Amino acid sequence: MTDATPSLRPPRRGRPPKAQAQLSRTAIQQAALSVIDAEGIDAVSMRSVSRILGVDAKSLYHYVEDKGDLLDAVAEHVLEQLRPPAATDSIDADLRAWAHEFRRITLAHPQAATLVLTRQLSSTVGLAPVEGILEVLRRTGRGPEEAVHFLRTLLATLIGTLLREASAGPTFGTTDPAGIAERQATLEASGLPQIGLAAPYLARFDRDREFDFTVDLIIRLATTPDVTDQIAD
Amino acid sequence: MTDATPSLRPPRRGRPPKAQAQLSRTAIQQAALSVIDAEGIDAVSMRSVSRILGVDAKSLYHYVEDKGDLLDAVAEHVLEQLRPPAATDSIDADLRAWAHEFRRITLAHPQAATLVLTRQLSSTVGLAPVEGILEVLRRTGRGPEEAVHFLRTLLATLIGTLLREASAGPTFGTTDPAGIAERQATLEASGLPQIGLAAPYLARFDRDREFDFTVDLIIRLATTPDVTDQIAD
DNA sequence: ACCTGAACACCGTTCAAGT
DNA sequence: ACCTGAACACCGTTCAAGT
Repeated sequence: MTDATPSLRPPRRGRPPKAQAQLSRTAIQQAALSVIDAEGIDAVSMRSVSRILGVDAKSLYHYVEDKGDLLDAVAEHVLEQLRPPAATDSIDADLRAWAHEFRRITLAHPQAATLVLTRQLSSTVGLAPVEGILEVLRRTGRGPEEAVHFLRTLLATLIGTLLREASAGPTFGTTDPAGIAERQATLEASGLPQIGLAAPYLARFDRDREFDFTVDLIIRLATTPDVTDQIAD
Repeated sequence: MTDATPSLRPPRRGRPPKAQAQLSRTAIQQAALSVIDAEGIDAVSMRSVSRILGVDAKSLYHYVEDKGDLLDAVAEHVLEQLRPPAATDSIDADLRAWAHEFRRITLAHPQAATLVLTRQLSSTVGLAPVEGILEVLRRTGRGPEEAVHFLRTLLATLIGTLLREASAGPTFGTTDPAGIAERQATLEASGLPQIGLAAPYLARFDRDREFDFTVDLIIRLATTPDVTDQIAD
């Protein structure tokens, strides 16, 4: 109807409907993800998602309970992309592989990171990484209870690190000398002594290096045999 | 003015306006926080906040740029509650004190946790903890650059841990035997071997213990002198 | 200086009705 | 079985006008 189409189909504007043929939960997940990638998570609405599918907003309710369920579906969809790394004979390497795989799927859709990393998923899709990481942790010789503690610490660190990286946006990196200089100046202007001394390092942020540093640190912890003995008191 | 005032002031419904006398950025922060505490972050709207203040929604725009700015203001308000712990002669104890102070202000308004922990604040209020923690980290003998790395790891872990704790809600705790049993059963039904073995521990979650475990672990790391030498390769 | 009426372009969701 | 029209009670925000 935007042009010379004489049909009495529903009017469309902007991008054409992907497929008016078939609606489905998967199609909705993908449409929502495309909205998120293009315009961020705040742009997700029943109406914006349905527009992409060339369908009325209310039609979504046949495949999705409500907006919260739709967002859960997106988070699950992203988590499902996770491919469990094959085990090697190195515990350290295996944990590192899990961490990087987590990072990979998260940064594939950085604007969806909050969703993926903070939604309490009731579904079963979150269990695969838990099983996989527990398996590696058990190889350190620790029992199930201790392994769970380490799993939680490891996941918390991973989530905190990835949330920061994803929400920092592309602005906050090493690749922007002007921005670095500006941030450094602001920090130095604060007058706080430690911040003044550390300003050059606080002002820059090498994503890859920073991730590796934190992951190496936390993994060393998880694989150092006597750590918890010292803490147990 | 709340009682037998025959004036032709604007009509009020439900809870009385707190103070139609004076609107201010601080008053708005507090009103928003009270909405968050009572009904969660999704209940925050220009209209819901203004209703508490007995004022029209549009009036808020005299003190706040837009809704995003209002939420930033709330995050800052919570962060300002942070009272830097006094230094002792123990590095470990001082880092622990910072961690617990962070936890204290976060859990004082658990529904605002996402806001406080994930908002990229452009203001200066976030600098106090950075300065304080850097100061402690420098006492380990590390230089500013290394101290910044550890600061980032420590904050990421803290944020990940507190996000989990705050969003878990009061449901997911040790204090609910029925819930624990149910979760354990669900986990065991997954058929995944490691999850089956760890189910009793995955099903329960002692907030205090879990926080202490992670914080002790990460602090031990920050104060172990030779850790980064081993990683440096 | 501070507040609001009118107005706009949006939301999520229900339900009864259409094919 | 799947989709939508009508409808409701909400949103954030602008701007010109009131005191």
